[in-house]
Amino acid sequence: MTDASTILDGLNPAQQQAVMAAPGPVLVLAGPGSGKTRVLTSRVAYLIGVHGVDPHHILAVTFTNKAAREMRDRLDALLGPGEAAALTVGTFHSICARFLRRDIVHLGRERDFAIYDTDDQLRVMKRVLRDLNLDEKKHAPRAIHAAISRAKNELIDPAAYSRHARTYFEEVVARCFARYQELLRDANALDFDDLLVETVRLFEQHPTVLERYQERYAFLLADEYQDTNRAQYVLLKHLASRHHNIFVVGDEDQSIYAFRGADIRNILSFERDYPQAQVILLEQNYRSTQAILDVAQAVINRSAQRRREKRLWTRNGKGAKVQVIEGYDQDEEAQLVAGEIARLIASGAYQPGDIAVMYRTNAQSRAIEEALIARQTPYIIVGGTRFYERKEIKDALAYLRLALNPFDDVSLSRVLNWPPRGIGQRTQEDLERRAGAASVPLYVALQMLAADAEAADQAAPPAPARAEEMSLRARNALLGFLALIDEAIDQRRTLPLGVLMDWLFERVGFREALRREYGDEEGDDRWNNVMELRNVAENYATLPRENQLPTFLEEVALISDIDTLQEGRNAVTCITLHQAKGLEFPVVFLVGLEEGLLPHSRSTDDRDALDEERRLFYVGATRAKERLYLLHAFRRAAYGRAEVATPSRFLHDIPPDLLQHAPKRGYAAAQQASMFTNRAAALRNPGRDHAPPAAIRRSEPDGPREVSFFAGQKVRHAHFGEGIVVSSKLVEGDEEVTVAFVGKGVKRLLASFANLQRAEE
DNA sequence: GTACGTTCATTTTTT
DNA sequence: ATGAACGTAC
Repeated sequence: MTDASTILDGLNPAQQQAVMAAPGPVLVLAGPGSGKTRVLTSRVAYLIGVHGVDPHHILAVTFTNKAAREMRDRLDALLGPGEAAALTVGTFHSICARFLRRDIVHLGRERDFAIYDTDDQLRVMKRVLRDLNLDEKKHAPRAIHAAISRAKNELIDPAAYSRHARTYFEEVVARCFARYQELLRDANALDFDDLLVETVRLFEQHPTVLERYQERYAFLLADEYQDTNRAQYVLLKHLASRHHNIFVVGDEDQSIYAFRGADIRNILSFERDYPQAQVILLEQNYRSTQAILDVAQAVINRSAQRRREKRLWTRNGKGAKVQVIEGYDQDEEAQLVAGEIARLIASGAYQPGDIAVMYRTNAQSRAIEEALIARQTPYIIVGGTRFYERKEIKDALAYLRLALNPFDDVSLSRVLNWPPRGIGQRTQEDLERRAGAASVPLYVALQMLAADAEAADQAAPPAPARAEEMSLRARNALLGFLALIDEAIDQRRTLPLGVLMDWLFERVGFREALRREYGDEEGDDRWNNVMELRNVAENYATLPRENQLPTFLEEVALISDIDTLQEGRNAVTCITLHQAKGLEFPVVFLVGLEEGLLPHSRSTDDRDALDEERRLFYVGATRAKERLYLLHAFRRAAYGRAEVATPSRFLHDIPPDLLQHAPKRGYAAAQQASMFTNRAAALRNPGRDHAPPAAIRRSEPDGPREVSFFAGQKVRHAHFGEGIVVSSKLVEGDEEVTVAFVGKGVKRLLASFANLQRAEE
């Protein structure tokens, strides 16, 4: 038993009140930087250490796996290592996956289900469209899938959806929905949404199972309650309906996941759901300076929706003014960020790890990344192409998934002909047709083929009399693949995970295939990724052998990029606003504050969506502890084309005296560029006073040692006429100059051949 | 059956 | 700008 004072130490009265609240429903409305995560953890520690609750009876839902891990670490510090080991903590999805792995048999399904990620889901969706003879061009798979996902998050099943379908689109979705679920079921797979939906179904159809969970998890806690969707809400409600010991923490102003079904009403109606609920407000902010809070609140206070007003305050003092900086285009914007970062680091006041750059869309990370590379500033990009979405990783996982669940059609068709083994599109379609005709998974179709083949061999003269003839070659290729899968299934039963992987990759010829496909260099890079996956497997070596593979696959499917973000790398963090939730940094740069980007163009004509963009800004701004920079660009490239950008309306919502505007360095370049008719040149030319490309530092043994052309120079070419240098770099002992010619477009030329004349300065 | 080149559409955010 | 989907050539 732990002393209460250790747990309550350093908490303010409101926080203590929350931590010590009597068991029963508790709603903690907590502003950003109010220590809500700390309160949540302390509450768990308090239940265990002071109330003497067995950790085995506590279920804590966090928003990310990373938060779950951090909670565990902090509990170890508060209670002593291992004291809280029996605690259940994780995201909704991972917790549901656990529940289902134990109890999905009650729903008449097999235990070793696959979990389909976005990519897998889309593949199923395309198969659905093919099955239903719908044209992919006319019915965007993504749109239909999004509609299905939305329905699932609201616990609407195909039948109910079909009943309420009104428009043609909804009719189509209804038919796709039904088929989609059929295919998932046949493949013994669940998609992300199913994890929640099926758990709810489990509870609703099997009261005795629900009771068991209610007894087991007598104490419930949930973080980021404002971001729960209908399914998650119902799930918690079921679990809590016996003991009512539910402690939720959230902030309606930080609700930014409506697009995946989060329903702000869940938090607004908590008091109606649990009339005895205690409500605690945490309004003191410990994170940010007043200057930062003022800016954040100025934007959120303009929301169209009515909100429960919180009065955020801080003792942190006024702090530095929030700076607004305009760049000419996204590249200059990025350069200004990188330059300011370099200045902050050089001043000695900050380290790279203290700094974050945040943006609305992942695509924006690229310019930032390039600018940071040019400055040789260490950085990490959170998100983008995730490790587990790389092709070679997904292929490796597909084999492993098949070893556990051969009915997994998505995985099977993924590696059916990878590495190439002579099974082309035609043969694959043939196999799919057979599977479809018998309504069985592809694996079973393969088995049927094998049985046929055996029968045919026994009928002495090999007369291909059957109607469904398939070339012997194709058949043998398919049977070879079947043998491979069956071997894998066999090996899986006896080998520990790591050894299984070694065996599998060897048997498949994984490394050779990668080298053949991508060349030695990239092939080895990709193979190293696979080896990294192999290393991850070591973390599961201590589990009972039969649990290693399923647990590994489950966690790998549900991991998010933020989960692997490690502190201590001391690098600038580049991250989307969504992923930044829950994090904090001394210095934050918010880039792309333009109409169409923040707020995003997809949200500008809907009031609720626009409010959510506001909250997104709010979340981003309140990540900053000491310094906040708001950047926007004069021109922004979208779809390769650049358009003039309007500064975000959010900037206008901030009283001018709260902001400090930096001089507009980009305009000179803009004016210069606008003199030329060639649009591309105008858009890409950052102006002559900028540093030449970094490549100039790279010296080559022969040829020029540095570039002799610079962006912005006027040049003349015998054939193309007048132009403007866009960029120049050294390539293999020569200088490659990119020039935008008036009326002739952008050309890449080698200086040694092109005979470019420098025009008059 | 595969490899390559062309066209085209495409981008919000995530478990 | 990048990638997927299609068509043509081996």
